Amino acid sequence: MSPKRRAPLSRERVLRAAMKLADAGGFESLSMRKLAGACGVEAMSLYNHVSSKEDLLDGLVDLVFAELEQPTPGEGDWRTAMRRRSISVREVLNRHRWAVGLMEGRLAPGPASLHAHDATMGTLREAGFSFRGAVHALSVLDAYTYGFALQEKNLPFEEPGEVTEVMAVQQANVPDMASYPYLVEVATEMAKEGYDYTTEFEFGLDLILDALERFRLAAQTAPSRRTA
Amino acid sequence: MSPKRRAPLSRERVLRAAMKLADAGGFESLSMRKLAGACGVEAMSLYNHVSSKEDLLDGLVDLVFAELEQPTPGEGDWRTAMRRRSISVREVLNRHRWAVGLMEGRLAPGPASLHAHDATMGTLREAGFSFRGAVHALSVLDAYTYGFALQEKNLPFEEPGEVTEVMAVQQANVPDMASYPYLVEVATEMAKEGYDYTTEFEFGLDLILDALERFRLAAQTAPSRRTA
DNA sequence: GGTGTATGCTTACGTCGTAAGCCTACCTTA
DNA sequence: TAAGGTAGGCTTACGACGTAAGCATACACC
Repeated sequence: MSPKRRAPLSRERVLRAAMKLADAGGFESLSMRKLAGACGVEAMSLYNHVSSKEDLLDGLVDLVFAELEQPTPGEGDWRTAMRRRSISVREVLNRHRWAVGLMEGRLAPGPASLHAHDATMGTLREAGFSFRGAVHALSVLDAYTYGFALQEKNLPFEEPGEVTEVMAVQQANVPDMASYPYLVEVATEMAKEGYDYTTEFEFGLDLILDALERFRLAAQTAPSRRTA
Repeated sequence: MSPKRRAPLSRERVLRAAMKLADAGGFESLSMRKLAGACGVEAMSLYNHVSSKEDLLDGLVDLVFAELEQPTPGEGDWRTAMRRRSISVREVLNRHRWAVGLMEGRLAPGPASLHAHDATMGTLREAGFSFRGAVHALSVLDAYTYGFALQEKNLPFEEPGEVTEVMAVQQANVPDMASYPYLVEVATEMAKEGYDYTTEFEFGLDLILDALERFRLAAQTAPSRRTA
């Protein structure tokens, strides 16, 4: 019958397909069977290229890390480098919302993840942060950035305008809205002016970066006083 | 046969049991069948008290919100009020790690959640933050706090001492560790001094609170300049 | 005592991850 | 070119999962 020879599968192709699937249909639609279907193959065949779903996720997470804009230690000013990095993290996690809960804490970090962390830590160290200071700085920045991405993923609207409708729905479910005066204000103000995630994100980001720069300078001028 | 009459189930009891189950065995062990088992009942009986698993989660999340220490708007100094609140959020999310990804963005917020958000927003407004300023402040603080809890949940160690072992395992999986000099530093320093989550958390929290206070004062003294 | 409703039970469907094992097409080497 | 190994598909099967449908019982109220 000479069936058309299918291009052979590979870990690479499987990961790419998985990424596309998760981006399109969300994390819950990423099942081994559906992924197999998308590859034109049966579920069990995937296990020739991926040892388990956990392994698949490890691979996916590393693909995501590879998309991040990475700083180069010692090059340019740390503040703009870290700013770009955080903005890039948010952008990438917005493209791949399913990844938000998965990025940190994988037990088998891939090369892209390792390089990302090394480059970031390096940027801070070369900027003159002490070791502990760099850990502090990275911790605040990442907690903020991942946390913001987490809320952005969860909140049920995307466009500034949508807030209005969502609020209306929620209010309809809350009979005693009058007992929450400050939430009423939120609802009315949001309806008037909307809510822009990017503005919001960059406000907090700059707030933190400014504070970190102050911290860095303080630690440099008075290095004897243990600054936490 | 006069079987011993079982104390009757109720939504309340179901939720409590679910909470205990999730706390003990993690989110993935919270299945309708296991929960039913813990209640001495069959799976489908739960649906007399809970309309779906989603509804169960809504209830659980509201129980978690109820555990949070809430500020009272207008009472005392906003900085310490918000500080206590954030610390409380982290503590509660540490007790209930399964809740981290679920807290924000529920479509059916319960009364505890509504009150929590109202009280927090109120505290900031009464402290003199403009509406937009309060939204900014809440956004940074919550992103940071939830983000920190997220990382804490994911990172694979709990005690300061454990870092050493985990790092050793990860390094064993990475053949070319030498090409990540800054990660090597992290590994050796962590092994020496450990890593204390609480210290780390409070460093970032105070950094942000200080920055927000500066922001608040600046906005008050020069209210004409639009400050983002 | 009869009736309606609340709350339990059983059964069943379609989904999931993946263990076990088979089959065929290709590559290597003599 | 024949022999044999291997890589990468396939089928089948198991025990979980959430929940729809419908049946049974026991209590509340008239």
